[in-house]
Amino acid sequence: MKLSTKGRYGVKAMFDLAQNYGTGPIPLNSIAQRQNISGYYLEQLIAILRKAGLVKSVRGAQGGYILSRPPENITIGDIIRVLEGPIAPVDCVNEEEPEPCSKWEFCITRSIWEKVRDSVTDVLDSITLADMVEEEKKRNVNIKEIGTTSNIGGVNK
Amino acid sequence: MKLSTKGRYGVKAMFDLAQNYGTGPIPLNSIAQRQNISGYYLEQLIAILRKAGLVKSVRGAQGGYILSRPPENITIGDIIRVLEGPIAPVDCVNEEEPEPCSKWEFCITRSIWEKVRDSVTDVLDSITLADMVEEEKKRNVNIKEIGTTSNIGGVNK
DNA sequence: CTAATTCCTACTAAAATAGTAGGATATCCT
DNA sequence: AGGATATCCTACTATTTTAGTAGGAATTAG
Repeated sequence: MKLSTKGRYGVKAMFDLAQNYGTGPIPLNSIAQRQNISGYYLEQLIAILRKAGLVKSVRGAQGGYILSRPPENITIGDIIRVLEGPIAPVDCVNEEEPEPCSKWEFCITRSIWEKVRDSVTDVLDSITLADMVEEEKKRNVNIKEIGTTSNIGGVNK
Repeated sequence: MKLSTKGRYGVKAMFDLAQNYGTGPIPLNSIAQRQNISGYYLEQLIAILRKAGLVKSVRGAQGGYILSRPPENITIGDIIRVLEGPIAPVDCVNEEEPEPCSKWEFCITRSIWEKVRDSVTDVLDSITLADMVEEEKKRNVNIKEIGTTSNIGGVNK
């Protein structure tokens, strides 16, 4: 039940693009640095996002990547589906083309996996990149107010 | 975001034991046959479940496995945690010992994974083996009432 | 004693994961 | 025009995980 780095890095990269939305194309290496991801690896991930139509690319100097829709129109579910495939704890409840097993309609475990799938998609489809940017802004305000004390007891490895 | 066969098979096997609860020890090979799982492989999985205290074993002839608690006291979450490890889409929101990353408290993606984790655990912890047995009984009644026509349009590979 | 059954350990093929790497191509800027 | 900055595309690789297979020792009912 783990997400791979594809999904994790993908969401981080898309969030980075959302934060910089409106300021022209963002070069991949700057994203990779800010988000602490291997540039080579991120290249492959963003290629998937581009082919799926979630980001647009601008080639050449001063080029980079741009969200192809405004942040409020891209959900975390959109990103995860593209990078990790259809959301489903097991293949027989795959959103797109559920893979039939023997005794399909008699399997009780199946109904459980459907419930899990639905609860996950509910969460992922309800959060947009704009929501994340908004929350991040709020958080920064709080940190300024509270100051450095906010890190008391915090982890800083 | 997929479950491995460990979790899937484990739930099936535990459900099988729940259906046969009260009728003495159930030999592993009969479970494997009914649930269509490799016996050799299931042996390893049930060893994990036994060490975790979810099933008891009876060795020797006429031996087998028994749920160590009544079906109403075992949830799907219990089983999944034992076989797949703590429920978490990413390690930094691990239920047991979250693995800290750099800039822990500043990561917005983290709050998303927490929401996903919570919605999954809510579902898995709310379903017991007894619930499954109950639902299965209901279903069998329906099938008897409707008869063979219930499979019209059904998959039967 | 024997058949049934759990228990324990080791082995393995195939796939997925998480990168690394190199060169071709395109475009801005001077 | 030419160099610097980028994307684009493909191939390679080490490590880990997955999903088993296998063999034999230990235990117990009948």
